[in-house]
Amino acid sequence: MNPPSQIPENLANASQKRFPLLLRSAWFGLNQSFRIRIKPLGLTPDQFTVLRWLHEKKRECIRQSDLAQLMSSDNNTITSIINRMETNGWVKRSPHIQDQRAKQLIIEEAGEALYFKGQAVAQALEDEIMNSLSEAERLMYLEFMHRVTQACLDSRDASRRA
Amino acid sequence: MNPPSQIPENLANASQKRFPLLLRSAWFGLNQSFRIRIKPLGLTPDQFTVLRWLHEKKRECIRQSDLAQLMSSDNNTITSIINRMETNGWVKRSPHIQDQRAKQLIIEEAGEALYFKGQAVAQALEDEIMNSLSEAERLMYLEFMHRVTQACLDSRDASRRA
DNA sequence: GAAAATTGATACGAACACGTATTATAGTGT
DNA sequence: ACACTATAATACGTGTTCGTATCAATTTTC
Repeated sequence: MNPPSQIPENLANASQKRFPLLLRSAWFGLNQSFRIRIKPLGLTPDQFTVLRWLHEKKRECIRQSDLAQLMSSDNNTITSIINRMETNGWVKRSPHIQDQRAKQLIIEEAGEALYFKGQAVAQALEDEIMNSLSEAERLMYLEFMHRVTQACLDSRDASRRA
Repeated sequence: MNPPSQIPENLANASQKRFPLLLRSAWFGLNQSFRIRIKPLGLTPDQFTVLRWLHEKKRECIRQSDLAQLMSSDNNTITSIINRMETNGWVKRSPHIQDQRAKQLIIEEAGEALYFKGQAVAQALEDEIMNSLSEAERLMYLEFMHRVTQACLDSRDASRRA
């Protein structure tokens, strides 16, 4: 007769090595950890991700739909995130030159300053997690993870078309 | 001069092998694919996950907080998911015997029937994704993923305590 | 055994995910 | 020029995530 309450075996049971469960827990764990750590900056994980892309693609013309693609998200979600971030003065919308339907996204000075602070936290967290693998293991893991990720995105695209 | 609009290189650029980006895309891709496929059942991915755990732990006494632990979630989220699922007649709350604060969760007949239908879809999707790795690679990948996932959860717990 | 600290669940609000519908603009073919 | 189709962004509604506050019940501490 098992004690009804104690479930410390979060991952230490039969369903331990099932990919969907591992993926879910890894993502929630990472996201929650990051959320807690950047909270003092007034940023959410998704807002940080927006800043990251707008910083890295600063030389290119990024429309909202481009950002949706980069973030594996969609136009609806981007619209509402950008609304809040524009209110905060971190990014701005500007008319697209060739396409009058589109809006080009530009990171503001305040946004960029925030990004650098968040990036330090993000890098430390990434290093901390990747430390659970040796150098050789890490290389293999990232290669496998890359293929699996591509399979997940391909599956999504196929499901959409079906 | 790059064309401003075309970004088909979703993962085919410099940030291709960064763990947080891969993890985010993998999770979103898998979740979106699964969402589309089980939509005809009237289920969301999270609701399916609830059904899965309540089915697998049917012999044990599962409280809402136990479910929150199993799903790497929290009590607030579980409360609102269970509210909807109880309305639908898929699960029910019943008083806990030893602890009068707690509520035991029980999967209903209708919920179990739904679970079996969803499980077939989930298994097919999992197999499809895992096919991107050979047998040997899959074993290594799952082992690495398991360690990385534990690191993510440990990091979250440490961040909470700090 | 009583005060203090903890835990299980809930209410409420903000942020995010996503589906459907709508509007405006682009591109296509004729 | 014309209709047809596709795309970019938005509005709106539902479901999920998570923080803070609250209440009741339990456990710990003295």
